Amino acid sequence: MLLYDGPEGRRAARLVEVEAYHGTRDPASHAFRGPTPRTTVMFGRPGHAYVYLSHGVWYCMNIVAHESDIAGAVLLRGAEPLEGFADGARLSGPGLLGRAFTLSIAHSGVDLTRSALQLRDAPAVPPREVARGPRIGIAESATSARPWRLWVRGSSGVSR
DNA sequence: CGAATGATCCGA
DNA sequence: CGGATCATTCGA
Repeated sequence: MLLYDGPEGRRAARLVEVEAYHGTRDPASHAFRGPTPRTTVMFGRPGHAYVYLSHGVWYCMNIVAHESDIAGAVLLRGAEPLEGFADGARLSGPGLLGRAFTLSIAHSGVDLTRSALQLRDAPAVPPREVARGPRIGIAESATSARPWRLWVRGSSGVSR
């Protein structure tokens, strides 16, 4: 689950949909062309957040998941509200999730084990409730044979 | 389906 | 410096 003690109070959500990106080995990854000012955090330590602006509007969050040279990361795509959100808030989709947590570029690079923004353990999801498939919005060549999108079957926090 | 939003990257 | 890109979302 994701926890944020931010300016608007404490917010928590259960992560139910993610996608994996294999850093420098994955053409769909922002890290594919090597480190740039925006993507250097992906070449740093695992457990830190990589936040970027998508389509001029949406702040999307990744968790750095590999040691430096690989620069792999996990994109958070969907969650179920647990605490601190308005009734009926939708966290289904990476942009909506970022907006619900009032994320911005300032959150890129924070240590998710020590900051106001934290990744916390949550009860394990039974394997039969976990579905997997191709990533969304990625060119066929990049995503073929890589079912790196994982989600909790039937959750309202999963994007379409 | 298509528009709209803006930081970022690359090539020139 | 300019044009293309981008892992998006919403509303007809």
